Amino acid sequence: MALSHAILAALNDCACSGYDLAKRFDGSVGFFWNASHQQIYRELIKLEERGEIAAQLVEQEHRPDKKIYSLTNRGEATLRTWIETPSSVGLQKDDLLVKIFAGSIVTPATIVAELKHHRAQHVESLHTYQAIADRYFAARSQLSDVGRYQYITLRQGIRMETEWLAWCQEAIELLSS
Amino acid sequence: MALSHAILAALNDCACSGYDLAKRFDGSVGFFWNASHQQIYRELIKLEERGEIAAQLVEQEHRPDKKIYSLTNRGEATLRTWIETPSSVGLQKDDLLVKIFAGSIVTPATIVAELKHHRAQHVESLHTYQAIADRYFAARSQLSDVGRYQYITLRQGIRMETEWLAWCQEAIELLSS
DNA sequence: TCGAGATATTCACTTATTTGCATATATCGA
DNA sequence: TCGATATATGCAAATAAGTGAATATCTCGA
Repeated sequence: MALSHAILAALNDCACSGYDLAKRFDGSVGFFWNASHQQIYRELIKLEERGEIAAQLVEQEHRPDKKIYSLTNRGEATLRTWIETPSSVGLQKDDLLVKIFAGSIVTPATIVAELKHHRAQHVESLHTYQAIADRYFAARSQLSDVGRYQYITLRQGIRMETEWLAWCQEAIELLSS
Repeated sequence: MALSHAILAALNDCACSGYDLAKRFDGSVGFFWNASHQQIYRELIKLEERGEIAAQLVEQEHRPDKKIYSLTNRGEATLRTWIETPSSVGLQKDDLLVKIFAGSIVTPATIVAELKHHRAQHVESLHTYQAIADRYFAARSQLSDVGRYQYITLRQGIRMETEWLAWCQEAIELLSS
């Protein structure tokens, strides 16, 4: 019951088709939840069956028809109830940390290389986040209600990527000495 | 194919029974991978069938017999190969961020309460990590090879929890103004 | 005009995860 | 002695998630 909530949250922000959702799960929403288009379409069917979302068929010329999904009252209530139910911190699962935990069975160079590889990925993510911050959230004092919440999630991304980067650095130095 | 690797990593660190593994997945190893005992037992059966781990039956009095699992040469090779294969940064899935993303459909007080709830959890995790650091890694200059890797994973936990805390604080302040 | 890529959706198969149940024995405190 | 907790392992069912393949049309550049 987790992908469904992410979809409800995304559709609450903006009604769209499964195809559009898949794209959004590759960008903004995807920064904290991800799913393939197949998963999304399957979940949309279930949500519609449960009456939490409703589809409006939009006929298009020169293009396949599409279904624009939006939240029903029930869907909104479900989303609200879920948000109001306290949740515990999600237990993380991280490949890299498992690898490092067992790092002593390979050469230190292997681990250092993997850390550098990850560091590069975090540098890239950080740039992406900072570009969004500069572009859409430069005028922080005049954020809309919705914008403020999105800015908070963006700040989380920036903070975490910065910290991952610093940790990679620290780990590389510790293994190089 | 991820739980199996976490189990191989844990057994490489120290051979033990399924029951012990379940406990360790609730502590040290569990800080970056978690699984229920049912999942662990099922995975152990598969790993044994594949010849990556071997069980030694230990008969006990006053207590059910147990099977102590340890890595075979093949299991070690699998673990080594997996570690040597570069992986990409795990896409995160975080309930709290989805909730905040859709935060505008509930009252700000609801979100602030949830943030405080999470902040408390991160404070607790940080204390746990710092207690381990103080107790087992106080003498950092004389860390063993294995200890050094475990210390690096611990540092990640401390850094991330500290950052989560700071972010919760920032978010609460942003929503309170 | 040929292929690449975007638009738009879906089926089928395979894993992974969760939840509830079941079975033993032992210790320890109330 | 009753219940809780710890030791120790497992099955079955249900739900969720992930992967690969397929279909169809349109646009745009080389």
